[in-house]
Amino acid sequence: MSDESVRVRYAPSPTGYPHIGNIRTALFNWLFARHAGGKFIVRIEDTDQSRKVDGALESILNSLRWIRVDWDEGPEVGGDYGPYFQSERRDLYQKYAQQLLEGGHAYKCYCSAERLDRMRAEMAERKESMRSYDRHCRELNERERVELEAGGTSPVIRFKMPLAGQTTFNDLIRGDITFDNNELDDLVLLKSDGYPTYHLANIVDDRFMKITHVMRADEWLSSTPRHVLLYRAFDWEPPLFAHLPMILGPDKSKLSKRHGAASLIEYRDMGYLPEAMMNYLALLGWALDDKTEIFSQEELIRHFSIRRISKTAAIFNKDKLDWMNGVYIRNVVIEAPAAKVDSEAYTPVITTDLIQQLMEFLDKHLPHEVNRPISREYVEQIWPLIRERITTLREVADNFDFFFIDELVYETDLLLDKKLTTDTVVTALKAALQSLTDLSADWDRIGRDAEKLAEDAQLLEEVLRPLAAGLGLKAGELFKLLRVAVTGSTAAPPLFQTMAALGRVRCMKRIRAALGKLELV
RNA sequence: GGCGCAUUCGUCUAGCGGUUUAGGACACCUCCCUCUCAAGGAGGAGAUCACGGGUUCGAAUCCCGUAUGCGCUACCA
Repeated sequence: MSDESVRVRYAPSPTGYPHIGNIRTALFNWLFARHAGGKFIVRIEDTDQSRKVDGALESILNSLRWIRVDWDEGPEVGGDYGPYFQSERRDLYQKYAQQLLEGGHAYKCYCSAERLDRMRAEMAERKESMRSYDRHCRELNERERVELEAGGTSPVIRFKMPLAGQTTFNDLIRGDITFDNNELDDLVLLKSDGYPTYHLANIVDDRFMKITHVMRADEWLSSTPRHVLLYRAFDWEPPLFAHLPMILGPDKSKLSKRHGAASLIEYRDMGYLPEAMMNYLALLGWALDDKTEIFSQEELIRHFSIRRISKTAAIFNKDKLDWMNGVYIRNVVIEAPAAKVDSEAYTPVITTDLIQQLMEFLDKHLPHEVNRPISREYVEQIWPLIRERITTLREVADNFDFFFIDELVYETDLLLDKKLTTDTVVTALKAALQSLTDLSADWDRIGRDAEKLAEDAQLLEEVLRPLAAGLGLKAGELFKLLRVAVTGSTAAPPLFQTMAALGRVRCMKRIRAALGKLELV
């Protein structure tokens, strides 16, 4: 299905860091556009001067860039339908507000905030069905208007909502939806500071940016009849609507800071991969079938369709994200083999430099005493040992620091075992130390490649496994001692490969350190 | 309060009138593999399809009510 005329937009307002729900909306729009071969536009809705937040624009753009959602028109790239900041299109909105005024579809309202507050308070007290505005200024006569105008208050322009009838529109996800017009109030189109409200601006912009499909969060559903009526007042054909299910926190409420990480960028900083994030987000409210979970970006684009978007709000499930990130980390194919593109096997594909990303985390989170720059060659060597044991890149610096630091810090108790006497432990470690000393000097050669590393590991096993028997220990018992001595932990990658990667000098030094600790017992 | 939308395992979901003893995934449990931890493999437990009425030979699937949840109800988006 290719339709180059498709034009969709992501229209965030720069009021803070975009959270997962915002970016999921952007993603769905983007997937839809890319699938259709249409255009994806980013438009900044900065019409509320008081809510503007410094740095928000950059964080929106950075979030999109991070998960690799690119835009055809918008900030930084421009386009034929700009400007793409609503604050730069005020003349347009004023012109069309004026047109509505002249056509009898809108009116000026001089009510003060105080009067509005009072009115609402009274309504609430009388338990009347809440209406946001009592239409006080809708039927002013000429004399009253002149008087108010002379009073110097700058008016807002309100839409003259039809008082009767119904408005029905079709939602691509939910079907036909009908509202009674008398439920709709005379919303403000143009604020007294000359800026438009969302309602006016989004209609005018979607019209002039030739937007064909409006895909936005569910919370906009109730505003849609007002928008449809506005289109009608202008005598414009409305675009197609699709209201996306919301993403909720674990307590089923709207996602916010209270739920821990809410902004997308925080996930980048925690060590999630953008490819995994896109994959996970795509599955929040959309599914291809009853089994496929792992999709490359290309596969997502190829299969995405509005028809398969679900109606119900989804709860963000970090456990599943963790799992998926792990799948990407350990199964990643750095470059998609050409032959696989059309195959039915869904394979995680990462187009970015994973090791480079890891290097950045290590540089940032490893203790200061670790020398910089960290060797990429070394990281590539140990990568196979850690990739199966992490769910995020950030964890490497925390759980595998023994690959990098000099002095291991751990409780001496870890070396002791209920079944073994301290003497036995000391004897075993000394014997192991001797074995390593006796080992061929080849071990520890500089510039070891993966093959050499495997050889070293095998060599170590050939020496150390028989040693256990000689000491009257089970292999596992000896290995545990060495593991603690060499990594400072009872849980680590396979012993011999770890020792091979660490190198003879460090291993022997650490075993001596362990013996030193035991002497103090 | 009013209006709107939604309601399948704890969570994400498949299902679009009979192929369903409701399928998959995450998480959980057991076993296998194993030098630990993971990963992987094999199993298991887990959903009276919110509830109540219809329609139909037959309903998770269609209709109506109720309940619950969420959203909107600003000179915010």
